[in-house]
Amino acid sequence: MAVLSDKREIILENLLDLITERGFHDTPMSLLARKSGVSVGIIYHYFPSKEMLIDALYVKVKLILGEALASGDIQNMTEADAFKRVWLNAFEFYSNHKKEALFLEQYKALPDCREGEAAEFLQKDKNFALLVNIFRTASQGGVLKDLPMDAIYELSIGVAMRLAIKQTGLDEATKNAIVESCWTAVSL
Amino acid sequence: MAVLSDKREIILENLLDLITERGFHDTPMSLLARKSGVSVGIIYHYFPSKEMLIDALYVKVKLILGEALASGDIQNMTEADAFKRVWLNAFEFYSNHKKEALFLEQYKALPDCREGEAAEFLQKDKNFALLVNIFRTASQGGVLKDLPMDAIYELSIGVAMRLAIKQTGLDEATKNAIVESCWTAVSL
DNA sequence: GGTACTATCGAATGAACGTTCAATCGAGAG
DNA sequence: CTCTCGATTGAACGTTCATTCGATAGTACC
Repeated sequence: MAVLSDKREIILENLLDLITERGFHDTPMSLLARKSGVSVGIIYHYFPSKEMLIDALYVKVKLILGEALASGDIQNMTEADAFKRVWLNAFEFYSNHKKEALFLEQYKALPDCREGEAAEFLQKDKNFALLVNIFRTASQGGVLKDLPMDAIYELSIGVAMRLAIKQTGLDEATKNAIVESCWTAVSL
Repeated sequence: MAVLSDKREIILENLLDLITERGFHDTPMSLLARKSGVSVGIIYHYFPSKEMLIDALYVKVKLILGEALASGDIQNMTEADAFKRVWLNAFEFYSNHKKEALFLEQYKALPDCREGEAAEFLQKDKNFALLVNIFRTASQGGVLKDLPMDAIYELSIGVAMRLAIKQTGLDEATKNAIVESCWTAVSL
């Protein structure tokens, strides 16, 4: 019984490898099959199309990302501490999951980005609900500057993500200095 | 004589349209030719391959970007003013050149990103040299926090770019509030 | 008017790809 | 043992695409 979902997982793992190494369009199904040690047919047994296959990977990655971001007891912290905690969670996650980060970037750069449809699954995810909630209450509670949510995001999690992708081995002191800078930027 | 480079330009313009609407891989040479009102052959007359064609567009976009960023008399401003000016230049450029911005994002997301080779042209560009210089002297002059250049970039131009791509119609007050936030984040 | 060179065309080529499907396998039920 | 059904295979199919090339027309120089 484990075998069944095993293959699904193996396929998704190899897809992540291939896509980050070669990109969507240089990752033919035949190669994915070979690398995964399965036949082409079996991929179509588990996923209806290449498009859906990629969407499945997107949802999977987004879910583990949500879990990572919301880790720690952020509900019972001050806004400042929760902010910094989430920032560091993001930085650490992306640092240790460069492939996932690159995949997410590539996916979002897709012109026919099916983010909307795939995102429906994510709306129901409790971690994302939690994060959205925290940011919203902090914003309404007079702790954050009165800026658009996009701006707040780009000045916080966005920066964490992009630095994590680029940087390799940032020492603790520098990392903390950057978190503080981000907090300075968004807080009153 | 103008006709010759005209066609080159027409092809590049249509390429930008198509790529931002449909993506690299959904932009066949045949379609580009039809939309440009030329034959497929002529594209290969002006560009050796699709890859080089896209690189040519990249260089072209990067050059006008550099020009836009460095506009204004930023050499004779205080560091704070120069910073804010460049930030606003970036925001405005990307706001008015969404296609160019999207193309740049897609290009950088390319796994086999030939940024390195294409970038050789850009190293010689005076505008980029100027910008790099300004940031460096500001950093060494004790005006900016002692953070990695990547971090400074992501907290400034990076934020401007991403917000410009997403946002539509940010009022002046909000825009200025965001510049100030960025400056707060990176300055001592 | 001959020669050389550039611009232009678009049908033809050949490779690569996503997807299909008829066939095989193997486990579990009756 | 037989029947069923999901898992699995990979050759075959039809399409799409980047690229090539032989031909034609225009232009400039001698």
